[in-house]
Amino acid sequence: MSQSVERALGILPLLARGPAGLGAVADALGVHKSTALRLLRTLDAHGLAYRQPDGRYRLGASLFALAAEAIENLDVREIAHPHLVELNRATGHTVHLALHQDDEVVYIDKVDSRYPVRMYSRIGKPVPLTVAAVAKLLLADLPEAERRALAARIEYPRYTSRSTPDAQAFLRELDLVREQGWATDLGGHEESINCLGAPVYGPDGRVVAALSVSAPGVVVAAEALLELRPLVLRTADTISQEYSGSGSGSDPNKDSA
Amino acid sequence: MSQSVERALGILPLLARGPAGLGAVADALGVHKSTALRLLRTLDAHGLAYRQPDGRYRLGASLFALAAEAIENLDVREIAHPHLVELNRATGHTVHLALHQDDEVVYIDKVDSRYPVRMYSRIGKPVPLTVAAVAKLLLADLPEAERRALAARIEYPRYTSRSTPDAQAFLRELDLVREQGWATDLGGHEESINCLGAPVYGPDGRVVAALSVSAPGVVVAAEALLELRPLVLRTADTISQEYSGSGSGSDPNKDSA
DNA sequence: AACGACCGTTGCGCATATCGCAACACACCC
DNA sequence: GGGTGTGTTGCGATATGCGCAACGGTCGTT
Repeated sequence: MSQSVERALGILPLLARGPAGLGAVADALGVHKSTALRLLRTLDAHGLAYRQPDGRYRLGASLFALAAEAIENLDVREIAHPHLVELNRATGHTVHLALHQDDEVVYIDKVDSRYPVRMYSRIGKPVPLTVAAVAKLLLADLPEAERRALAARIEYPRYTSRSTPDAQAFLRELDLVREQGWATDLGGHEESINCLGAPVYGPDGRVVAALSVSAPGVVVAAEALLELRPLVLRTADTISQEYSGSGSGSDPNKDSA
Repeated sequence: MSQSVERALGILPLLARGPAGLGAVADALGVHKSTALRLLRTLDAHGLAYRQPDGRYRLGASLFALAAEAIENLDVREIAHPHLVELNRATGHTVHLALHQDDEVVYIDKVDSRYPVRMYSRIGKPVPLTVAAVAKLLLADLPEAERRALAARIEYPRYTSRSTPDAQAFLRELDLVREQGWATDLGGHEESINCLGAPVYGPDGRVVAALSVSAPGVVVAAEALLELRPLVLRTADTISQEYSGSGSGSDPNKDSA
């Protein structure tokens, strides 16, 4: 819509591919060098472009700073909440959202199976690391070294006969979870409770949160819960999309003949 | 220089702080809503801004993509080289630049000493992990879990009587290096060779490379080499600055009246 | 050493892209 | 149902950004 802004933004992908001189930028944009110069100067003044000592331009520091700050201020809960409510509406079950912080996995949102309640009061409640579906999802994404170190460090309480017994089994489970992109807890924490969870990805492709639906076995058999897998995965993917801020934009490459 | 671009870019820091509606953006910019709308639409079309379902705007996906691609394509060697040459000119000693890749630390650039006595090294050659100054710098920046895992995995050859003897000593050394921001190798690899190194940081604050000056003890005593510390650190910092693409830009906040 | 090619920079007049206005459309809350 | 808060559209006036052409510097070349 705005020509000069359009052109200026068109420069960024160019610079992302590597340093480029004024002439190259002007050519690629199909504008006169003086025009390109003005745009680059403006980008430079805002730190989005950086003029190298050799005169060529690169993407500048504030781009990184902006990206970092934006990620910092992204609020998964806010974005996820409506989708959690919808998932709750569709399934009737309790829906959880959890984060990984400091060797713990904590619930940060919950939609109860009866009525929607934001359980802010229970933010920070630690999740059993070795059995909960959300914990498996979040920990499965850690770099291998950290994963192994964590697995060796934590304890393996036998909540039920189905609880993960030891580090070896836990690591195997995490590998499986990472590969298949979803996780379950079938009576591993409380004998009669089954959970099915899926990961939410951030802009950088890392798992930033995990959601799960939980239901008592007396209400739904494990197999019935597992049939919700497509829905749960779709919900998680939708949140990932929105969290990463994708979609929307129309085609940015609109060269005029 | 370019008004509309200027304004459009001014929106980005706003959005980085959190989602904002059209009115808020227009107010902050001091422009009419219709103007803000046009700018936001343009940003959105390029994926730099993202329109949330609730109508508010956030920074969009391509910002993250751009930042990632730019980091990917940054070539430390290209940027560092002139500074390495300058450091060599100023000191007369051999200067190395090294990266960390796949459990190895390798030299990727080298400027030879002007003195007749030269140490043997080669670009692409793996560096002895446990003793080299550059290796200590690069490994000291790893997350603790990976660092411990690596320390436990590698071997500790006794090149000389001053070589790092075992994992425990190595980890202690890495902690020291990380804290002080520079590293040495005083005869740990070859009895008569001393090195002094400093880290190069990327836009995200992580160590992306390390440089060092090396000199045989017969040419310079260890104490004399250490006196180069300010110069070496300054060189590394300069490279970090340039690599991160900072500086340059004039004040981006130029509100009219 | 002088030339030529290349790259970035400047000032300027013209045209057009961009601005702000004012009116519209919609939703939500009293 | 009126009020207030959004975001949206069309339009005319003018500031704004455009391309030109000429300049200045730095190479590398014959």
